[in-house]
Amino acid sequence: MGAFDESKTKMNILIKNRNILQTTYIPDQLPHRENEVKNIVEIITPSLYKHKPSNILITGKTGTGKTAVLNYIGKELKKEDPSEENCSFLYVNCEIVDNPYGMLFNISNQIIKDQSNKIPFTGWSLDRVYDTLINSIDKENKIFIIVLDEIDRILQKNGDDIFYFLTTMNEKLKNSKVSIIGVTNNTKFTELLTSKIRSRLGEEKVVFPPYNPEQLQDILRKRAELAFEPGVVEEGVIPYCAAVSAQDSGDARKALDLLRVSAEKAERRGDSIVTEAHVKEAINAIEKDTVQEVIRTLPSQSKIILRSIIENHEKKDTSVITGDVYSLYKEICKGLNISPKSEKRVADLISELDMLGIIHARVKSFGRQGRTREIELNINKDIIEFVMKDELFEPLSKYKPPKQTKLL
DNA sequence: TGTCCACTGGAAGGGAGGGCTT
DNA sequence: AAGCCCTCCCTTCCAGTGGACA
Repeated sequence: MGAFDESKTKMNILIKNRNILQTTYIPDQLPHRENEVKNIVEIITPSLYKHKPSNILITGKTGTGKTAVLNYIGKELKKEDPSEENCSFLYVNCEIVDNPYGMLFNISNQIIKDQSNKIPFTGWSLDRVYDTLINSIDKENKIFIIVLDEIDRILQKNGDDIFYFLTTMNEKLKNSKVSIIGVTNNTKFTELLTSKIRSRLGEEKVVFPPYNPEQLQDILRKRAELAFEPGVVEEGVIPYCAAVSAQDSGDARKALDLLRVSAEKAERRGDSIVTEAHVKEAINAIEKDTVQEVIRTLPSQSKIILRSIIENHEKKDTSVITGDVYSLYKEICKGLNISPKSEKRVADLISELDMLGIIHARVKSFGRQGRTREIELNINKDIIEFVMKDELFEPLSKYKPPKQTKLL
């Protein structure tokens, strides 16, 4: 008897080609993004003739196909110019490298092939990195199209100096030229830029509208045809996945995830077709998993703050405010033998929890009682349990589950 | 009508930790 | 080894504020 035997007999392989349902998969066609592709292609075509295309600013919510479209265009561009004699297409995800040094480092090392000349990942001054980058770009004597995905990330933390660098680069280049494609899901992104940089970065603008339910269905169908044998997915499943995702966000990535997880649920149960019941199961599982994952990976300080918020809610009926959270936070720290951070820091971390969607923190004035944040929990009982059971809190006395918890 | 609370939100700066340069 | 540089995390400082209450 091998360890896998039982699971193997129960398992019923439904997904013929798992790859296709992964979010990293780049399809050969991008349904309902024909206009956007055409639009961008027209703008960057001059690069094939070694002319600098305009910079482009692309906006659109998550899961509207921005990244997929750009990957696709990158591949197609390479087909037109296989040796990259006239133009190169570079992609940088600013969510992963969200500081100026990292960004320049990343761009440079896609250009500099010679190992010995590579820029170290830290240690140099920005000026030096910048100069080296300009030199190596100019040496290539061609057009560089640099895609900066999630470009708002870098702005948030660092201001727009780096974009000044990038957009004035061309003035220093003699042989090569650079054009920037900025990608963001933040529609207010441009408002945060100084006007000079705004006009430079947004010479052309392309907006990706969210998919409507029919379009999502279409996308899912196309993928499902490739991923499953005919008949495996029950009739209503795809419209259902599409409807749920469209209502939620119009996010194709989520819709795809939902379909994949649903199929996996069916597989694990040993069922031979994927049904709407599996989708329902998947919706819950995904929701729970993502929240738990967010919480699990929270830094200790944030976990303590979250615990403080939870306990405050358990023992009070009135609104929980920053001050309450901070004083209990300090006590918990004491119990754990961790030195507490400043009030300001804790207030900032509360804002972060808010942004993650774990809590709702709204600024509210209580008149004579001052002006502060009113904090609500945005997680259910299961997740609260999950937080309280975190191993970080093991040194504290056992946690007794609340009789009743106020929930949203 | 003005006061005044309990913060908020922004700025500035320190210092630890990474690593290069001379 | 000493001196730089960049980033991250954090502290300190401070002006600003919505609205209940006197």
